[in-house]
Amino acid sequence: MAEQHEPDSGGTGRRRRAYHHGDLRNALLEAAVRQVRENGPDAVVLREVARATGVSSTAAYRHFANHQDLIEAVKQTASDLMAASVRAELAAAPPSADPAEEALRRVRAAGSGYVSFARAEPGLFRIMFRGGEKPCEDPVIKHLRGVSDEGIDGGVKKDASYTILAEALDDLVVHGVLSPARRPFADVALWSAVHGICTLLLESDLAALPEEAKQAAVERTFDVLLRGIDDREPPPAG
Amino acid sequence: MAEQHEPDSGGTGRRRRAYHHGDLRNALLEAAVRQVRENGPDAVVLREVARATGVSSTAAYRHFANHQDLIEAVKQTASDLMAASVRAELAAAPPSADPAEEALRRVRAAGSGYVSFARAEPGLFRIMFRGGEKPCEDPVIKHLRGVSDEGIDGGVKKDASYTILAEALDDLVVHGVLSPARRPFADVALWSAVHGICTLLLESDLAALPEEAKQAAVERTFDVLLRGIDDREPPPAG
DNA sequence: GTTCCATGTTGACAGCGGCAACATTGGATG
DNA sequence: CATCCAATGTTGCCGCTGTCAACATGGAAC
Repeated sequence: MAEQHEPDSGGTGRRRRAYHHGDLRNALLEAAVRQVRENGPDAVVLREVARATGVSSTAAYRHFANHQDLIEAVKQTASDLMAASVRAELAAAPPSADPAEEALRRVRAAGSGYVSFARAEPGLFRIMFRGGEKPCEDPVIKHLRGVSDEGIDGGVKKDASYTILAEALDDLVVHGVLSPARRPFADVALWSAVHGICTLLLESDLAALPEEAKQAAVERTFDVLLRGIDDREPPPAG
Repeated sequence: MAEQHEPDSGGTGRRRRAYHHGDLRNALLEAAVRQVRENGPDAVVLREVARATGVSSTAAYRHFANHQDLIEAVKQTASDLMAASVRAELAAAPPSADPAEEALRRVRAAGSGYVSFARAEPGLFRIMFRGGEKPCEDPVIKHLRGVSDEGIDGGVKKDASYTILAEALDDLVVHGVLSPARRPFADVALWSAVHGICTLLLESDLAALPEEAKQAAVERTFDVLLRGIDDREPPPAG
């Protein structure tokens, strides 16, 4: 976003921007994110990032404890972007009038936003799941803490996209779609499949499928999940 | 290309540390696998592996093209072990008399073997899904090639654990559990969830759950899946 | 204006993957 | 048996990396 630097090489340093960059942390982070986008998680190289930012190799250590710390920052950025993707998908379609259908719509939309992010930002998606210091920066997964067979919402009410899934599932219980006895771990089951289809689409030979087939695979997965969640009497197959 | 050692030395084979190791490739591979087990995927360091094997740093280049090639070999080993885990779980319980139930049992057993491996060998499981040269070494996923909305079994008949899943699903169709129209991509949906629950168990805060809760989460996931797959009329509840 | 300290730079170190050249050997060949 | 050779293992070196210690700079507080 900020103006670029002028290479002052060549004797009399003309109006060099500043010895003090002013926003170096963000600049480094942006460069790192760009690297991940273009060349994958392993491309986050401190010296390269500093070079791309036009700064000395060790300048990064004034803003990040070490290499891993930079990566954690990238993970956080990825996490935020993913959460935005989920929210965007949520807002993409108008709510349904039927509250049960609306809850189902939200579950599917959350999953769709998750998959969309993974496919649009494979590098950022991958780096989120490389075990580092912190366990995981998945905006959904990282709020699964406190999950137990008592239910999940007791103790967690973060503003991340996980809340969307949890609330949608709770709504499913309220409106009789999901029986209370089957509510526990329903979120885990759902998100396992949503995350898994992302991995398959990115890492397996499924990546070679044509676009329509991929979408069909995703849709089929969602169908199986929603069907497995739905406790109501199945509609007369017509 | 796993190459076994050749007992060429005949009678008095055992001698001092020969200049020629005799089975260096396997020795290096073993050391690498041990490193992954103990310290994770990033711990596969060529020099360290050579050091642990008691050989010079560059000796490995006589058996592996480069670092990545060693990692691919580790992936292959992991893949084999995972396949063995799936087969073991398959054979753990006696087959059911009812063919439909038997097919369902096999689906669940395959998933259970997969999850068991991931939990028993987290390092090996993780390294299998780090994108490298080859797309993926998952014994199941890597045989998903050729998948289309026409079905999956057309063209793939490998002996890996994927066949187990595919055949079980086909049996479900034969015995009226899964309608033919819903057969396509059913394997993708299933394996997405199975793989996803592994990732969550390993990388997310779910890892902190007590053992029983983890098992409950896995079981719940399987239940949702099998329920979502089953097209039969649901039994009269209660 | 002087001082201070957050910020950025320089130089150095060990460790890494990888290449080239050299050393050693066991087995094939005469 | 002697000889050669190709497979195998070693040494030395390169550029690169993450990281540290010491030094330089300059905006802000006094």
